[in-house]
Formats: sequence, C-alpha cells, structure tokens
Amino acid sequence: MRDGGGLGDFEQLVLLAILTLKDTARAAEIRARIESAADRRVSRGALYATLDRLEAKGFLEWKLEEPIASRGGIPRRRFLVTRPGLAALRRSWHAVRTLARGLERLLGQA
Amino acid sequence: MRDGGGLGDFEQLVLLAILTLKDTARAAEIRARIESAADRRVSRGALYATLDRLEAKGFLEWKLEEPIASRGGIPRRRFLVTRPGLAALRRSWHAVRTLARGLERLLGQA
DNA sequence: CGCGAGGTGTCTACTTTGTAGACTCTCCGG
DNA sequence: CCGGAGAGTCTACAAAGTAGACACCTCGCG
Repeated sequence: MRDGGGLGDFEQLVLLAILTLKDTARAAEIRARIESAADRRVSRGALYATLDRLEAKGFLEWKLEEPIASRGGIPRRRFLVTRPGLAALRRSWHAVRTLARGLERLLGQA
Repeated sequence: MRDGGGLGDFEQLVLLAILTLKDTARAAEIRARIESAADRRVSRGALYATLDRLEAKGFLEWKLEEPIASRGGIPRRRFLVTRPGLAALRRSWHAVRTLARGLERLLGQA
C-alpha cells in the first residue's frame, strides 16, 4: 500500500509530535503531546507499534539516552525524524494544504 | 477503531475535495482533484470504497443528478459533506494544526 | 441491428495501519 | 523479599487503503 512514501493519519501525528518535541522526544512525551493536541486517548501499544513501523520505513530513528536518569536507571529511547521522514511528512502536509485552500474559514483555522 | 469520530488520511482528502468542488463533486472530479493535489494515483476502487465508508458513518450523503447529461444519459451521484462530516474534518484538521504549530517553516507551507 | 467505446458504479481479495490490553523486565523503597 | 512504577514487547483483531476485474448503460456507427 502507499508504495512506501505515504503516511497514515496517526503516523503523521507521531512524526509531528517528535519534531515539535525536538530533543525531548521520548515515548511518554510523544504520547502526552498527541493526547493533548488531538484530545483523544492513545494507548501505549498503539504508539509503539506505530513507532516501530515508522522506523522500519526509515522515517525515524532513535538512540538510547544515558541511563543516568534518577528514577529507575532504565535507559529510554529518544526519537528523531530522518530526512526521508521529513520528506514524507512534507508531502502529506502539502496535499492537505492544497486541498484545504480556500476552506480556512470553514475549517476554523483561526 | 477510532470510536467513530476519527478519519483516516484518505478519508480526509476525500472530504476536503468534496468541499472544494462544492456542487460539482462527482466521483470522477473528486478523484482528479485528489490526484492533482496529492500528486499520486487514486484507483477508482479505492475511492468508491472510501465514499461508501464515509456514507456509512454519516459523514457524507449524495443524490442523483438529472440524467439529462448529454454524454451517456447515466445519472451520476453528487456528493455532499454532512454536518457530522464537517465536524469530524475540523477535529482532524485541528489536531494537525496544533501539532504543526511552529513547524511551518520546516514543512514549507509557503 | 449488433457491437465496441466510454463513462459510472460494484465486488473481491488482500495489505497496511490503528488499537487495546496483557505481559515482561528492571530498579527502587520498604 | 515483595510490591510499585516506568519502559518497552507481544498478541490478536478491527478498520482503512488499494488495485483490478466485472457489470451495465447509452451512444455512435457500419
């Protein structure tokens, strides 16, 4: 499906969340960010599955943080959007922007 | 999935296309609009399946046009986005806009 | 008339995405 | 030792996306 360049709707939200969080993009933060922005519940399973799929497509990568963390020395993963990931996001964004042109008032973008 | 209020990415494009086409939203036009805006191929099967799903969810409705059409007197369906459909689209739009805030330059919205 | 062309909608079959919730592992405090 | 908290994994299924073949109608034409 989607030959490889397409993104599902949740995938888009995840990539956007990572970008806005910059270097603090950890699973928990990503999840909280999406939940507040989209005002809906996001299960951890759904998030990790999506992160895995995006990684498999080469749209994001991650590295472990220093396990120096005070609470529970468990190293957490920090996510980053790759070049291809950003490109894919741009394409999706562009398509929506193009189609929504002229409908701003109707959609209430204010 | 998505309790009923959510929209998939392609569903969003279809609703947007119908809105921009106003009263000329017929299957063929919708398809052409999406193909040019998203710059990708859209099979007729994919489009009709999505239109059916959106109708089942109550997000759009249609009525037959006068079969007066010159070429092939086949009555075509004209699609309309319903109130609930517009509301759902607004929610999706809002979520993306919120998450994308501050990333406009990066995404190249110019 | 009978037939192919062109346009509309239907159906089948399958892949990819989205999602929840239970489960595991580790470290911590008591 | 045990229970709690946090991070990530696994299972199993529902929903959305997609292509391409199929069916039907009307027109134009030999």
